[in-house]
Amino acid sequence: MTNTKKVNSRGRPRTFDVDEAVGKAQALFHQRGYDAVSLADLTGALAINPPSFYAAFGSKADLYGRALERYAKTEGLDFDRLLAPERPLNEALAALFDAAAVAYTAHPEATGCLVIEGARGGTDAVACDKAKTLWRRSRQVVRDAIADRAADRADEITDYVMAILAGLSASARDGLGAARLRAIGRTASLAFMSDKAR
Amino acid sequence: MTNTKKVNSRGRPRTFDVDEAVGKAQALFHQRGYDAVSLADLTGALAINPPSFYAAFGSKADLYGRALERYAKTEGLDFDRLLAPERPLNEALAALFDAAAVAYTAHPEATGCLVIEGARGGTDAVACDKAKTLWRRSRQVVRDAIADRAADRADEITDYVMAILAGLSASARDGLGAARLRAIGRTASLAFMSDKAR
DNA sequence: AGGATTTTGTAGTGACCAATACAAAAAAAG
DNA sequence: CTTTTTTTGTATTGGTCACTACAAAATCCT
Repeated sequence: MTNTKKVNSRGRPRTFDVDEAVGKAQALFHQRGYDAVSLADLTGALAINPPSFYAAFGSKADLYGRALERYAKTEGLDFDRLLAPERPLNEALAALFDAAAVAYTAHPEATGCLVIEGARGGTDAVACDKAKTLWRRSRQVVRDAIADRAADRADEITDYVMAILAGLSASARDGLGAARLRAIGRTASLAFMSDKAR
Repeated sequence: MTNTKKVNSRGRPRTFDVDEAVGKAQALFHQRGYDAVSLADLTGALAINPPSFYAAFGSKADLYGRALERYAKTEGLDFDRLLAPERPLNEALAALFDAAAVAYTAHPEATGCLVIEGARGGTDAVACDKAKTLWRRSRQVVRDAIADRAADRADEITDYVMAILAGLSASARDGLGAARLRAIGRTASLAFMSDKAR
């Protein structure tokens, strides 16, 4: 109903841009992982003090959640496009693996998938759950797209596809470049080429 | 030359078995990951006090290194057997993936590969390096075995194999059981079945 | 101008972290 | 029995963690 963007708000104005700050936090979390980014790192990067941080974001885990959502929107794989219904399954999955290979190496010092790596958990259980939720949501989208073309083996193929994506993300973190990652993706999609994977 | 096992040593005797303690630490690290296991967790599980811990193991990271080596010896994949030279490549890789699927789900609450998950790093860089070293060593063993049968594409195939192993470990951590992991492994080995992966 | 509201900077909070100082205790060696 | 050596338990150490109490500052509304 009312304007969601804060305009003409009372009180002392913010000295930093919140959305921009979420972007910086996203980059930091992607580079080092949730645990390795301290609050001092964040407030330092944003050039603000802890009270401003907590007034704006609530907690470190909450900011992580916003960074995850921003990542999914801006850098995450576009499953709907890659797995569009008119595409044959083998072609769609090959395109998905190739897009992942490119996306996971797009930033040289922030490789891999923020969601996949975040879902693997560390010290903070609630932060890990936020990533796991997004990962499960991605899985569901993939499964739905596969079910249209191979309803009987949808779960089995989905398991395989998500494992390949996780393997690509891990390999990207290992230092493999886009070319080698794309080769992995091509090999992985061979399973669906000739014989329909029995 | 001299006896490596401490026998008839002077001084007050230890009240705990060091090798056994490494095993308990290995289990803890495997369940929760390096960062999530505190020194208090370790000393609590071993029923010893911090000074005994440091006298025996040097540091948390050093104990982690010993736990990694123990894991590689006792629970790690037997690459030499699985990739034995007389086996055809496709059969060897299928066996490797299947063995990984079983190994990574062998302990219900310590899933995945300790080395792979540890190499993905967290807060402690030196601990991460210890895991990365073992992971690279495994990669070299795999590459050598592949090079015997497909010298030209050894690097490419090795990239793929290590990515599959990482994907299997991640999927195991995701909660997938042995059966679903084995299905992933079977699909992954299809790439080498009919057409020699062009 | 004056009151209401919100963010700011300063300066901490207790909790937990890995790692130790120190002296008593327990064994072998002389 | 005394000395030497090693491990033990008690009690901390300094450092870092995520998070806040508090009051001054900066804006809008009346």
